[in-house]
Amino acid sequence: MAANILLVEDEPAIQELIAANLGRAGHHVVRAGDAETAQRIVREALPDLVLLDWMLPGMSGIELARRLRADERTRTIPIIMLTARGEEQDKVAGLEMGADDYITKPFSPRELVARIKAVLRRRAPQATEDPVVLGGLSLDPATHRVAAGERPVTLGPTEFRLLHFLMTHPERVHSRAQLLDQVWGDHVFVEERTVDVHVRRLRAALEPVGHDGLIQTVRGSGYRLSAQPAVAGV
Amino acid sequence: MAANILLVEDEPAIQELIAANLGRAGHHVVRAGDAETAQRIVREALPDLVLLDWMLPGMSGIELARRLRADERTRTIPIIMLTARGEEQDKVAGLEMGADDYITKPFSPRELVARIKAVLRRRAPQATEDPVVLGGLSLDPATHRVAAGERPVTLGPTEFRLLHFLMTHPERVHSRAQLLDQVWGDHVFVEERTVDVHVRRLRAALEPVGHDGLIQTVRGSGYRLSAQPAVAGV
DNA sequence: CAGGAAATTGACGATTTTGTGACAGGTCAC
DNA sequence: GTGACCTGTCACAAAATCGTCAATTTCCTG
Repeated sequence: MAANILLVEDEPAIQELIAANLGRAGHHVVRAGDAETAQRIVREALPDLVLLDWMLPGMSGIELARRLRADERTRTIPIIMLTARGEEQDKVAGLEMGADDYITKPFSPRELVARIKAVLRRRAPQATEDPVVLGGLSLDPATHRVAAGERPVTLGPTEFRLLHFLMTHPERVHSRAQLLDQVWGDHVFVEERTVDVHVRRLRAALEPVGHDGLIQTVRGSGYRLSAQPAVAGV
Repeated sequence: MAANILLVEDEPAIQELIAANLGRAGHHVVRAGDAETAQRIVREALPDLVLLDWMLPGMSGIELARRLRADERTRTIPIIMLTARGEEQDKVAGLEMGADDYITKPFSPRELVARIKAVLRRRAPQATEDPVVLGGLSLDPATHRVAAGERPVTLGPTEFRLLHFLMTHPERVHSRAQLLDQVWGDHVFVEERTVDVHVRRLRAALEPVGHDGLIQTVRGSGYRLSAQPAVAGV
């Protein structure tokens, strides 16, 4: 959903306007005023998407697009080009150059956001959709259902993701920091204790269906999901 | 990956050439030499994809595209347009009209096949004409009718397509974005919340005939049609 | 066994997501 | 035209979920 976007636009007012709108939509925006700067930033930061004005001082947008498509590392980064009404040959050239979409100025912020979303959606890799079964517990990402045997288990979104991660990485201890990275996303700023609370909620949801010791606490390290019972001392 | 493809092309030699190549790639090809014929065939056969030459005698390709997009039954059928080099304004107009892709003559057979594959991949298999029955609810695409047992259910076109898609892909959770792609078509830009509204209308239409929990909300993910209850009461 | 760090727990306000009713345009058959 | 749909969007209401805190409890260490 949120993405790193490089905005290449020489007109400061328009740049500001677009950046503000994208920011409001939850995207992280990096700006460049000319193609050379843009090229450098792309190499360094590898953004998720490039918003490229066609009319630029110095190197043209079309040339930048060509170079990005020529470089192995930047080849797959989606490009949406911004064109003024009437520059039809540019649009076509841009699409032939490998732009993924174009949008004609003036455009509504909403349309821009929608197009970005659509392009990103097409590129997004399909998440693992395979059902996971482990010790009588089954979780199916496709149907978004969890069941202990026959009995369904109701979970909130975060609990669901947490359980999904734990079930796909069982028998292993995960620190709170790791869980925050994997389940919440590494850009989120939340307390580590929050993990505890969600683990507790998960346990509470699993307990009435007879899966008590499934999630084990490893004092000082983190949590572990294990089909094996937590051993005292062997 | 075999698909039913309608080829609209007035030049017999080119028509033959393309048809041969597509046939070799495992596709089933139906041909039309003009837009009027094409329109009729689309209505009858509902192909998986339309390959549309832009330069046609009589009704232009662009007009045909517009009509296909206007009819709710054919709205989501992907269109790839064939253009001659230099017809730049046509390409732009075509994409604005809702074509999914374009390809410039002359093109290599391999490129054509690749583009077709790409466009088809973006879309789940086109729903069939077969009636669907699920949990006492029956939907017949041919007659455009929905009934709960004996009682008929009245739906608007969008609601119908939405229900049709959900019934042909039951149990699975669909995000709003996916539903927009599949039901509205991925060239349409509408708010995601629009899906909510239509789901609500669909629920409202289904409720008086005793199909309450059929469409379930999966918080944070989307919607799911399921014969099974969302949660098991104690 | 005491001290203290680490983890559990219950509560709660804030935030996010979804449900709902209303409405302004647009289309189409008449 | 014109009246009966249909649609997409909005604003607001209702729900569900989230993150945090402080009070406890648990568990190790010495």
